[in-house]
Amino acid sequence: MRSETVFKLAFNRALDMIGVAGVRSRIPSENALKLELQTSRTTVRKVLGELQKRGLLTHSSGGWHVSRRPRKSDYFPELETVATSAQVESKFMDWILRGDRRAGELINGLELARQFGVSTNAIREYLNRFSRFGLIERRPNSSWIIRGFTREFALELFEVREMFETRSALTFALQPDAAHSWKALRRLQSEHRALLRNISERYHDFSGLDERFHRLINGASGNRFIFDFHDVISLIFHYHYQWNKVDEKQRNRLAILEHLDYIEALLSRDPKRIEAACKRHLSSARKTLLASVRTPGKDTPMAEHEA
Amino acid sequence: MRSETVFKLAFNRALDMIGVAGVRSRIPSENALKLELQTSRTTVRKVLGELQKRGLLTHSSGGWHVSRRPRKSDYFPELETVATSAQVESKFMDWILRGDRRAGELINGLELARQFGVSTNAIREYLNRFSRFGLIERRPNSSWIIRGFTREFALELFEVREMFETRSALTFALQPDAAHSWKALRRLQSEHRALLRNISERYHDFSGLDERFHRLINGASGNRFIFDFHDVISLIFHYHYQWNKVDEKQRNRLAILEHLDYIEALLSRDPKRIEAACKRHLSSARKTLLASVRTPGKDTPMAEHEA
DNA sequence: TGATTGTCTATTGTGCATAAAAGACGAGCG
DNA sequence: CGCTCGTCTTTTATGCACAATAGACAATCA
Repeated sequence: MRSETVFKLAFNRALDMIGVAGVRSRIPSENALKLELQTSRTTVRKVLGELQKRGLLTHSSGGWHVSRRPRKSDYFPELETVATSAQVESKFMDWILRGDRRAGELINGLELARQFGVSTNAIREYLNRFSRFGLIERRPNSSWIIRGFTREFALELFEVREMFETRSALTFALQPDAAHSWKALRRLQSEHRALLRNISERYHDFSGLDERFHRLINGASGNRFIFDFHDVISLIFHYHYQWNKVDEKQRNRLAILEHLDYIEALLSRDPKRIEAACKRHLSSARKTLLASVRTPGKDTPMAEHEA
Repeated sequence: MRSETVFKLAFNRALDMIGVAGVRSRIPSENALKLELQTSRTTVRKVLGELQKRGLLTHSSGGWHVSRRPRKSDYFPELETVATSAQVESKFMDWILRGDRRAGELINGLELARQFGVSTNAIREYLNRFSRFGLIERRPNSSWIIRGFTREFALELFEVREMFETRSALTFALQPDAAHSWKALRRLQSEHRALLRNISERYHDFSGLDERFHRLINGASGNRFIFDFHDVISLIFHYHYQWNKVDEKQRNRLAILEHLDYIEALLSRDPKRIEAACKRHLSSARKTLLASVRTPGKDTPMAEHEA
């Protein structure tokens, strides 16, 4: 049976809202709340009910009103606000990227389910969706097999990344002046500059900026396959850098400089310059990722693809 | 509960084997059979048991022996030899490609389950795996949405296909003389020639050849993402051409000629020639696919990808 | 008439149960 | 010993149940 994660998340968001609005303020309509809390009206009503029960809201003729400030203790723990399926992701990424898994190793779904404290279904579904990331492979009627986060994986990932992003960047430059993305790019440019000024304290913030920057560029391709591939990059970077803190400040500083150069190239709309800046940045990013691949071990060879 | 599809498939294969071997011949060991029938020993034993029960085999001191010829009626119907999950695929492809589905339409999993006569789980799992093909998109806690087999889809598919295959083809040519793939390529070349000679009767055989040819080339990239992407192409072509018979003979003849040209370019190892032949063939393939996209309707716009 | 809410129905997410299939272990044989 | 096979255990595939959530419709109100 499903746990009330959607409800709890919406409830927490409602608490935030109430806190901002302050005591005695009026609560908008259910339909408005539905949009604000990004959920269905059914859940909104459940939230309102619970808020009333806990004395946060009162229902008078004029509608709902805030009757007291939310306390820290009113909030549901964050863990309870994420669906089981989503919890599996971080556990699994930890398991596969940090667990020193070797290429060729088999994945025991039942064992994982026990270890993660979820049902086998959850594991099954996750593995299915995860397979597109190229780190595991399915053997029908049998277990999954690990292909491994190896040097080969990183190289293959970047081979495609470079093809896709170069093309996207060139397409980006062809957009009309009026395109929304130019504004977004300029905004990113100043955010990069701001970050660079405070690099010593804020260097952790780079990863978020990095993600938004590359997503913006890849989005310009207008190609769903290119855009979807960015998820692979994102996921890998998100988890990998979360654990690899070596030289982080230095690395990020360099990356910001490369980004700024890249952004200027884009703004110049000069294809040659763009391609050069893009390639330079990506090859430096590849180097970083490669440096943190634990074992330069051999990948399992792909099955023979012959006619 | 799981149906006995694996067993039934193995059983049918065993019947084939027995038919070829003939009455009174000896049956190999369980381990040998396991490899031959591509299944586990558990299933092999179940098959042997059933064969004995039906009087096809007898167990004497010397091992198993064939005691009578298999009859047509001994075989399990083919439908019962494919797992439910696999049955979903063809039904779903039929539904989405031929059912005149419009971009933006919602997918009702329950309804599909009823229509296909499978459980909702089967649908769920299939949709999950199918999502990587870019024809549908997930809305969490809600239904899936159809992005549509549109003109845009075909164009995006081919944009990536061209990038990937051009690169693979160039890599192919760099392989050492001794590489296995050169032999495979030559074999494909003569198969193409043979098919061309009998094009009037055998033009249906082209699709299989086409698949093997492109898979060989993409395999040379040594890149799992490129190789996996070929599955998308394969699936689309497999189902799409299965239903689009207009001008089939003429189309296939042309494609064979292009392939032969392409193959010669590869054998010449001249990068310029290869790239040209590859591009020529792919753009003609794109034209064919585009011609058969029903409505040149608008795709649902991608969500704004901004920073 | 258009927004708001009460009520009811339909659909999705998730655990569980169970048979099918895979795989492990060891005894026996050549 | 290395192969074969009997037996037992583990794991995967798949349907079902049921609460959570979404969505539809109608009544009510401004």
